Amino acid sequence: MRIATWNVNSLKARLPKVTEWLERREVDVLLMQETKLADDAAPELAFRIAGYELAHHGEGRWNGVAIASRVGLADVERGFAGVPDPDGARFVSATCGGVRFASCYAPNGREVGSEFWLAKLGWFGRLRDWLAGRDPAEALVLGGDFNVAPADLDVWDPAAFVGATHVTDEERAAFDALLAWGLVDVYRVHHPEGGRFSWWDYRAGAFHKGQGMRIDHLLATRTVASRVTVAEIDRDARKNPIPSDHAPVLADVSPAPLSDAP
DNA sequence: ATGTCCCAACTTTTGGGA
Repeated sequence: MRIATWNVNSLKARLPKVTEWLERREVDVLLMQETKLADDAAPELAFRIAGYELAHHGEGRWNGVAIASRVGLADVERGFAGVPDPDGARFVSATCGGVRFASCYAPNGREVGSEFWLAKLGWFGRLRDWLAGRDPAEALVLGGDFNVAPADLDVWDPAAFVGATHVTDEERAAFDALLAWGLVDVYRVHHPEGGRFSWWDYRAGAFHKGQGMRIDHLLATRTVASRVTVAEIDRDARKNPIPSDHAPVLADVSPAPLSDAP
């Protein structure tokens, strides 16, 4: 099973690029963020034609998350079940091909110490609470734009990020708490080297200068992570024409042993 | 280089967000 996460920065603007990419890369499950669509505007038909079911959770202008799957899509849960989300539509989960998936879009935080930054930490707390209601032994994948660079080797120049969001101890602690629960940063396991990024600012030629951050992640419980054979970032998808400012992160998951089958 | 892209709206230009 090939899985991926991609902050598409408007699914309306990116739709042809996304469906073409899904088919070209033969992706089974794609977790999307920043669709910037309301649910009734979600392009379900275009995904159907491409062979995918679509679960969407969005309010319109901002945020919005979705899951596209060609290996089944069941038990869709929008938001953290039963918990109000004051930060907009940033979480949706569903079961695809025997694995529970969640598409996650953490708040940006804007400025360290601002109300928005505190709200970002609050969102991570609610995500942690959601995890607490689940079993770390289950087959679970959280993918998305977490707006956190987990380590200094995940930013192009640590000195340029002093005092900035995405790299503070508090944000990294919130991210590490997910790992402490039992999730594995799948890309990191397969790429211990630094300088691999998933986001580059549109401005100032940042992409071509290599000035990026690794803030998009595939986090999997050990039962899934142990079956990941390869993980990559598709930098080509960040190139013209009309790119998102994020590149997709992909992983291949080999089938579970028959002894694990129900 | 306060540099781009995307959205909505009191829409053809501006403001908000990333």
